[in-house]
Amino acid sequence: MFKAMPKENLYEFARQAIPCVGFNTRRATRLITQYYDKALAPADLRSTQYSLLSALSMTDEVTMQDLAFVLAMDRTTLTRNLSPLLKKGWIKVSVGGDRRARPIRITSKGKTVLENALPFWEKAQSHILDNLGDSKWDQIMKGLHKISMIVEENPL
Amino acid sequence: MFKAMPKENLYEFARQAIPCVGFNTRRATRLITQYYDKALAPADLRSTQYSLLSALSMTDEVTMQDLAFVLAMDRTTLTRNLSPLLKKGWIKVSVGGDRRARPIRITSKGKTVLENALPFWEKAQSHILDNLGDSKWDQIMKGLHKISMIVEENPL
DNA sequence: TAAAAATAAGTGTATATACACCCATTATGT
DNA sequence: ACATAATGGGTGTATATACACTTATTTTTA
Repeated sequence: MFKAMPKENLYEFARQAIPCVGFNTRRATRLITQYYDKALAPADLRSTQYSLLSALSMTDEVTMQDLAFVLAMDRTTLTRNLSPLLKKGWIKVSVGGDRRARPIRITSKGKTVLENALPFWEKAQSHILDNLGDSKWDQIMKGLHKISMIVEENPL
Repeated sequence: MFKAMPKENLYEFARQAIPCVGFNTRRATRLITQYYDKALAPADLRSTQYSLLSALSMTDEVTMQDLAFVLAMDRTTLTRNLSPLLKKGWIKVSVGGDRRARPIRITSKGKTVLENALPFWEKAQSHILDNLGDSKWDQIMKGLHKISMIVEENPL
């Protein structure tokens, strides 16, 4: 059934056949993440790990909860996602003034890894933006933002 | 650092601070998938499982490879994702004329599950589309499609 | 036709994701 | 002050994701 269909039409087909907003965003995200994963492979980093280091590089210290909130990531997912970074010594987790809290900070080793990864990320990013156009990306981003607001503010 | 920031501004902040296309699409997709997961929970279905059943309901039989291609999902990921559906008897995997191939088909039990899930999916979907507007979604979808084409056709 | 290349799919491993439940610590109400 | 609420995090479990490697089968080629 699908085999005969030209590749260009498959997206249209999938979209018509499976109009689900969730499916279609997941589909695109899979492809995009695979792209960045491949781009970052020479720097020994996965997409998510790059994002985490990138976020941590912009603040001195941040607690699990706060970081999870900014990333719109479940708190427990963040714990798991940070674990490989911790193992590799790219981040440090300590104990806060509130002794329940676990402030996280990037290490100098982590900063070096991030700096080394930057050109690889840059290449992937500009590849996309050069072909898409900044204003188009801005438009998509605003749209995704809007959907995010809707799902966060309209509990079922 | 993040704690004081009002929620509305956090998206903007994250976007400015982490301009990565991959991060931002993943972030939105996490929220959206959580939303559909919650919506589909009463039907005992996850978002991905709903998509898979939905795709399978539109064809008589399809091989792993073909389905993986349509879904833009790694072939091995598909194998893993189908496994809970198989365990529950919602799909059937057989052996094709080409004895390497494994044609998949949805069972009548699977069809029933899908039908029961439909109103829950509908509610989540229309919640989003009613608040977003069909044309806006069309625009976003076209954008994501464009990015998908770019990353598929511009190997690094 | 037999050897080599290509193809369809599964497994081992590692990360990504989130819910339910648990523990430790802090804040609150009386 | 003490019992109770609330809060910050981690673990157990299950699914989602994909790469490297393997196996079985088909196709191609010398």
